[in-house]
Amino acid sequence: MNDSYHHGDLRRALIDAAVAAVAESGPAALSLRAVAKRAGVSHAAPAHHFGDKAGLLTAVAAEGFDRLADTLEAAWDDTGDFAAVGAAYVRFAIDHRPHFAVMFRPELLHGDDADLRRASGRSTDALHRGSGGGGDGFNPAAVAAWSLAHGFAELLLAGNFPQEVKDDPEAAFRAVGYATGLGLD
Amino acid sequence: MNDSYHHGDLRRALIDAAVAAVAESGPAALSLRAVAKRAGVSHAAPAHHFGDKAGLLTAVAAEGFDRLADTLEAAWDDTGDFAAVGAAYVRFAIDHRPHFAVMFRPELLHGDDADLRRASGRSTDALHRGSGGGGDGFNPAAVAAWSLAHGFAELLLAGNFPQEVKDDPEAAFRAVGYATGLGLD
DNA sequence: ACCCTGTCTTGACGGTGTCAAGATCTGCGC
DNA sequence: GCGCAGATCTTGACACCGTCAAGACAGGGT
Repeated sequence: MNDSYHHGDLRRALIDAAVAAVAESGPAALSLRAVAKRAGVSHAAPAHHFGDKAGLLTAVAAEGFDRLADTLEAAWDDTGDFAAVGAAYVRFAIDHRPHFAVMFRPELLHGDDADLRRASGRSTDALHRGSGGGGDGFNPAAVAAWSLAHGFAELLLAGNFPQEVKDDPEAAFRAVGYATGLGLD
Repeated sequence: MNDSYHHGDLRRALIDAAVAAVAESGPAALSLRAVAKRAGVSHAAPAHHFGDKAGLLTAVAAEGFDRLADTLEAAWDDTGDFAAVGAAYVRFAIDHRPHFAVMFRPELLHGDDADLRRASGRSTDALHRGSGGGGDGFNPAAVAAWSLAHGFAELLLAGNFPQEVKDDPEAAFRAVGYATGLGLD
């Protein structure tokens, strides 16, 4: 039911157009009509697939959480320590900036969307994988690693760090990790 | 030059109205016309004081950075360790949510505004006060503390933490601090 | 008295999200 | 083949929005 539209795959094309638009000028300046024009369809076409603007951004966020979960799981498989997973988190934020710019902004999304909850849950589970139980309880070490990586990524992308950090964010994040005890267990 | 308008102090009233509006529905949904109506003036009055929408949000952000700097300086004076300053940072984000929701979103602000830069610099300096030199170089411990507190606050406000954390954020943040080595120097 | 500057209003313009209605295509039973 | 039902997309309209230009208005210095 999801593919072979008149357009080919308009849903996919609209998500890609939205990602490109967010990459250029952020989620606040995103216009459904501009996205539609970018995809070569009429101004009301997006509403049919996503309901409203928040619906489109929700689809972008869900895609982002799925890719983030993939990234984190791969980091666990490859290395298996918090520091490497944190570095993968930071790299994801840099490499998928438009997705990241939308994923943690609930006021722009439909928080009850099933696909968003599923994908977000995958990410949370992947983050807690190194700390015993599932992602539902409060695990200080996991929350610490998540907060550290997330805060570093947000502050980096917002431009709050000195040039030395911007030049090599991964090395800086490694140094930040050493400044805490997170790499040591 | 800044007080005794026809209105009394319209600039202040508009900032307060903007903060209230952001508190209700976030910065993305903020409307200059709604802010003007809230303050009881015509729809174009805000433009005269702030230029445009980003100008109004810039004033809100600058006020936020000033208050944050005050908060952090008080925390240094009272206690003098990174953990307490981090806790003060988290409390600030909770207590001044509308300000915080705007302060780290450069795409909504005029990044070159003089007052914003001054206030933001005060906050950065206050954050680095416990780590030797000024706020311009890369100090891993300071960046770690900032990232941890900022990430914790963002994830908390975005609703990404379990209920146990939401119920008592400060206790949770203390536990997160213990999970790292940040409280130990 | 008079103008000048700062403050605010009025009116207009193009752009935006959303809704209702209609057009067009696709697959499927017959 | 054929026609119909439903999914897909377009068209047109509406209220709202940010921004700009022009004017109204007050107060102070000359």
